[in-house]
Amino acid sequence: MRNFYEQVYAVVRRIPRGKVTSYGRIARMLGRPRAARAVGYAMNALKDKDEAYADVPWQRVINSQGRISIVNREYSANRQAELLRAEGVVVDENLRINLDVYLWEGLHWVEIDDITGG
DNA sequence: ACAGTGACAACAT
DNA sequence: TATGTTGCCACTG
Repeated sequence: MRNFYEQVYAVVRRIPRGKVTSYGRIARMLGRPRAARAVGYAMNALKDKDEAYADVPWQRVINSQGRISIVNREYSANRQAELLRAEGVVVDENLRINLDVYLWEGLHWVEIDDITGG
């Protein structure tokens, strides 16, 4: 459903500054454990959105291995690394992030229900 | 309706 | 570790 993107954005907006999560974890939070690729696609679609989506902290979404996925795009991997460092996240020269330190715990079911509509 | 497209993830080398 | 393969799914034209 088209609404899936909106649900993804709602979750991403809840990721606190200085924390990160993965595409797959967001998919699981929304009850679609195998929709990780679609989450990545939703992030990519942000570049075509208006200023109403400027508050979505896309830089806080990385892959399950704790690495920045994007390369050579409008929202470049380097820009993602800079934004994360600006909020205190240590990103090494290989674009790796220590999930033991920076992984976001995620939302509780009540908050998920609020996003998915019940 | 349908095939193509990824900012994924799990698993196998 | 680092690649390569395979399964996935929402969205698009």
